[in-house]
Amino acid sequence: MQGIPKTYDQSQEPNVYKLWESSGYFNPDNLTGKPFTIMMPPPNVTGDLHVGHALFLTLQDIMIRFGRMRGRKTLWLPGTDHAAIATQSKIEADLYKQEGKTRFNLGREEFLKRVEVYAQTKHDNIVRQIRRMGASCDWSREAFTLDEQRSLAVRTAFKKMYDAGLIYRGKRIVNWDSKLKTTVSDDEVEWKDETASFYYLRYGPFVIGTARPETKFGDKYVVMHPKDKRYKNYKHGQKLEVEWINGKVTATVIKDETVDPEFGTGVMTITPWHDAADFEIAQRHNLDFEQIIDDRGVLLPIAGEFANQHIKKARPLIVEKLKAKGLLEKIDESYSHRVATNSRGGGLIEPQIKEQWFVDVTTLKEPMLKTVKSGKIKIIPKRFEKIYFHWIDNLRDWCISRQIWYGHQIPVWYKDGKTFCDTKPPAEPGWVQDPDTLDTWFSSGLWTFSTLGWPQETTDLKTFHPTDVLETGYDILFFWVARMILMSEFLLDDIPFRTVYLHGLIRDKDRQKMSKTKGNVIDPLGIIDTYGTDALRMGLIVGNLPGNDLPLSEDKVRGYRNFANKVWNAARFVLQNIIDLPSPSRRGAGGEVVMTSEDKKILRDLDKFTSEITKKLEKFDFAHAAEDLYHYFWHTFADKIIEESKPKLADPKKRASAQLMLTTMLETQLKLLHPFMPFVTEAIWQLTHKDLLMIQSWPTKGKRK
RNA sequence: GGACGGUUAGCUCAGUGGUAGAGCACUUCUUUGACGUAGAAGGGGUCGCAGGUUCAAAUCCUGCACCGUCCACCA
Repeated sequence: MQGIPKTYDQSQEPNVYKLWESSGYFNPDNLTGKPFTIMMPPPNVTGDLHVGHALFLTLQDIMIRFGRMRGRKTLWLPGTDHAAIATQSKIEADLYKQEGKTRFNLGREEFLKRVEVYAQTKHDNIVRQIRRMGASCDWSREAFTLDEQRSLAVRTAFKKMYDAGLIYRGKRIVNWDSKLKTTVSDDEVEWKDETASFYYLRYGPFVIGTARPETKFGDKYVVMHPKDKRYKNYKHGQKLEVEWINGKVTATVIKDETVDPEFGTGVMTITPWHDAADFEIAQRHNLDFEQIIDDRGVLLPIAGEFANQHIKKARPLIVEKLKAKGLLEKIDESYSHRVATNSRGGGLIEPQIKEQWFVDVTTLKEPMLKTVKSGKIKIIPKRFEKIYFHWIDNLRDWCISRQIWYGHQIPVWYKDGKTFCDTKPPAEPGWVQDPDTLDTWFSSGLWTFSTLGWPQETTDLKTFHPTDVLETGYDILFFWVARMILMSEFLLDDIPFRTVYLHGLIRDKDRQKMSKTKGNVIDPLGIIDTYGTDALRMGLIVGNLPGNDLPLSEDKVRGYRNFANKVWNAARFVLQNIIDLPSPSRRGAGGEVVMTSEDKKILRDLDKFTSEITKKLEKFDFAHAAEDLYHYFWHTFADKIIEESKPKLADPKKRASAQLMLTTMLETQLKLLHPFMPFVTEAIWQLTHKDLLMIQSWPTKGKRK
């Protein structure tokens, strides 16, 4: 015992992890009991792990280790996400920066090779980092959203939805990223505030306002509210000759209730091809659609002398011409509005009318609502349920086709105007597969069951689905959680999980949101090297309530490094002082330890404390459980109970009782602390035990061993 | 324009009706046989503002302010 170092050495953590992993107990096949399952949110293979990942790994590992110790057949299935658009945009950016090339210069095959090399490198690093966090997940079942098994699941899901009429191809207005040259879904659009110039233009007898004069070439409808008295003399359908940018056009008056009479002059012209709201007005009144800007942001022949110019360059010239023609009434320089951008590392969104694949969500809304409203799925914290309902109310058909190359290619083939959808290509020659790929969230939506071997009816699927807990950030409630519910309800007619635990975002010290694309991520591995994994885990858990953001401070982590050392030294004290206590098997037959009433009371309090911790863990209240454990160990056990045990140990009449009390206190607390601080607790346990703390039974009242 | 969250000690946050709490930071002391990554003691808050309910409000109600987030077809 003299050999135990005075300071806890966290550099032994990787060895402890090897011990766990080689034991086989990460794999539920080696466990018994009622299944308990969590699917790990697969990190994107776009970068390294950041502290947000460290947080979810910690939270899920706490639940998993707690479950395992309580005798559950525990499965935590790890994996990674190909993150189609995020990964592709990263590679494209690198390619352009390093070689001045675009993906089109390389070609589809060569480009994909590069992406795969990159993804593999990142994957290997991520997996190493997940291990370093102490995650007790089953590596034998690891999955990737783009591997063979998951690809089959994706094609199968697509076909089933296609056959059910839930997936259709339609020509509609979509969000076009003219930089990445692909569509993105409504949810991926990020609106950014911007101050711009707002132009008031003369349009015949009217004055219309626009922030985008370069889209106005084809405007031949002038729209106003039917009840606007200022324009009561103009009739719906009435035609007027007006002088416009490139000469005379015939304008048609349209009365539509969506026009806000309070805004500007109460009159507007519309550009149905490049504006979602205008598109709807045009649809309602059966108007013409004309494309003005191409996929690259270049003006088409309709722009006359401005054709073939990029909109950025053309705008000032167009304004100049309008001014020269006397059509420019005035300019409001401080007009604030929002511009749409692609949140996944792309560029400005330019609405376009395009033929794309969509998921018809109208019939799927009902089950999505019902599962949560009925309480079959519980969201923690509860306030997010309302946000979820509101999102579903506003949900429109989900555009799932992307014009990028990295991802699941759409399982549809064309030939002579015929369409064929299946999980395999048609046997006869001559069919050409749709070149588009699927939204990455389409494959993520299948995650709870694609990971278990679906569409095959595997034992794993029967055993572990629906999963118990889905733990993730509130920022992907819509992207991911909602889509999983949608997919699982339709394809399996079952919920994907019972409880959704939403954690907040870890922010940097300036409270800035960390994100993969912003590049302000903090490397948790650096923190681990200095303070140890247990310290980081505690720093991320204490004070972290579901749904609330948490700024990360190094001071806090340092405090828990000190706590790990405190645990180590308290253990050292106990172990050094119980050497002459007979082991449980050799007690009895005259060797029974008679507990003093004082020590009995301490153990009764321990029982009470244990059940409080258990209750908090059952309620997903990890922050308070961790805080309580910290206080109890340090300020009750170390400061008081250990100090008061010193004279008892010196008293031959009380010594054995104190020894038994101390070792019981220590072992129970090691078990309670283990889900939170697995490394230091296991390292201490290993000093005197041949088996693993990881699979000890969770302490319960009266069954203390 | 809607909705939600926050506003408590220098900092980060707990605390949902009954004499203000924790961690870190700060002050003083302890030269140490478990640990100085420690121990003991201590200072520090009119709990955003204004009303109201109550014997009693940080805690419930109303309004306001500021910060933050989400949603929404203001051309």
